[in-house]
Amino acid sequence: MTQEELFKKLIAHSKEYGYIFPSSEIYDGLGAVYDYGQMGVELKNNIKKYWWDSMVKLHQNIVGIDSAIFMHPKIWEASGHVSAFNDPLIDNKDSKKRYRADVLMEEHLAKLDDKIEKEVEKARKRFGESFDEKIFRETNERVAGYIKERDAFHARMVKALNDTDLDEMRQIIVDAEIACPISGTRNWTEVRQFNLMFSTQMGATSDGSNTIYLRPETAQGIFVNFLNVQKTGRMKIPFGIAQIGKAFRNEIVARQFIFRMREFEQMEMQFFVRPGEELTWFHKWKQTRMRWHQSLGFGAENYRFHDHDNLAHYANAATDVEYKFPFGFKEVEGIHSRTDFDLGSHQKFSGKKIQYFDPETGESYVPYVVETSIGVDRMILQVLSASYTEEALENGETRVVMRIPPAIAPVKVAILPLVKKDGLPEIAQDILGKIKYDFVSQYDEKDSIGKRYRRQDAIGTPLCVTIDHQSVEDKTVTIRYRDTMEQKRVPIADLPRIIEDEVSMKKLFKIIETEPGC
RNA sequence: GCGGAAAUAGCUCAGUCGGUAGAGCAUCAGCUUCCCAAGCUGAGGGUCGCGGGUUCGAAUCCCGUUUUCCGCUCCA
Repeated sequence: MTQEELFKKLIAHSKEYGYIFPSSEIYDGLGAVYDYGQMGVELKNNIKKYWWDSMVKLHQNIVGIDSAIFMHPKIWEASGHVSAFNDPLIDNKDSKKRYRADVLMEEHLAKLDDKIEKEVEKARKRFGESFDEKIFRETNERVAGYIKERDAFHARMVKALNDTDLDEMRQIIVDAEIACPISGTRNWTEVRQFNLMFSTQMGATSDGSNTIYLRPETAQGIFVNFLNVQKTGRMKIPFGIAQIGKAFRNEIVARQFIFRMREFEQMEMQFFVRPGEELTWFHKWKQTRMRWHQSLGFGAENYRFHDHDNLAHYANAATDVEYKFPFGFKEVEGIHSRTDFDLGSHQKFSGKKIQYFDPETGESYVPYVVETSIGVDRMILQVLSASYTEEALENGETRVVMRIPPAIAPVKVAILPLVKKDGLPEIAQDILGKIKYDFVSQYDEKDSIGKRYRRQDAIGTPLCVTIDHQSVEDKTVTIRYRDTMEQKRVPIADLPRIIEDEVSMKKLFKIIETEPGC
């Protein structure tokens, strides 16, 4: 089975067993928006709980918040989203390719730099052999000309970008004779702006209302509450604030199932540290977060770091945790050293002093931030694609099993009377009545026992409890394990403990904490 | 956004030359009583993605459109 086939099967399976449905499906769906079904929501809640507990429960110095999706519009100016998420785009009419106008100009700038570099290198070589006054002067002039051309271009480009002057950007591209790398032509459309933030109106009257944005990331809700949490929680640096919540981006290209959605959910933790110590913490969090992913048991070979070479305007170090999805290694989580950009920027824009008095050093400073930011939906896709397996059985049949780690599986246990008579359903209902408070459970008495096992395999239930005739006599049942299909006979009284052992998150927490880190 | 492919029952798919919408699985009810999807009887479920055109007649031919998947860029 190719990876592409696997991915298609996974999407079909997700829908068939109630994990993920296309949004508004009876109205032809809504682009890149998905709903979680009865299984999906359980999985999602479990993943969120696993993350939250790993952060907030396991760390005395991390607390959580839940900030609003609507925020003051100025926040998005301070964060840089108003300018950074307004990509100026231009299309080549011949190749029909779309480019970012700023990227085209920057590439041209790099070419001009290259030209200077090469000329200087050439001159260096030549004068190493013999020196000629006249050639030296000519070369000097030529290089000076190149530099002037480069600087003029640079100044014009920066001004156009700062002013978001779209016509000027196009003119710069035309004047510099920048050609499309594909078609080689200079047949460009107008430069257009695509705002990646969704906007809406706040205020009931049309004239008195203000445009506000749906947050494109949850991080800013943490930054603007830094002082609130630090003061009311008596937090001492280093400390972190965690948050899980929805974010919205009006993506031009949104695809690959739930990998890139317009409405998505993030789990973010902003860790505030002393300036100068941020890279140490960056590396610690890098390791801790990787262990969190690997604790799920999907195989270390399916993960890697992708360190960023081109850093965002706010970062001095950045890496991605990438997982090997059926469509290749792709980012699941970002770990960024954001410096004091965010708090510093909010200090500037709000006019409020956002500083921390460090009792150890006796200094006041704007804390530095190390961020861990993970996409909930991408985690779900990671879990689903890692868990989906088709297994050939001895009798030649194929078994579809979702090998979801028991701690995050949607349904923990299925209670199955072998037959629906002779008092077996009554015993089963009795067991269900006892364990339902602690575990998400299902009861099923329809069809043959083998069929019911396969149904549970397909949704990923780690344990099946089967009540048979012996149960009536000695109060024992068989417990059947999803992954091995093995069965054990156990006393009914032991069930809560056995299930708890199997599905508890404690085992995973211990893996995260086996090595030093955060 | 551009190019390629696809869309028929919950799922997988068939549907010939344009002539009354089909199968298997699944679901539901009943019978059967069995430890890995295999028994019996019956039932429900489809505006053939949507709109338009050609035609006496369209799931089928033509045009448009929507959605999804695959390639090209960015991001959680």
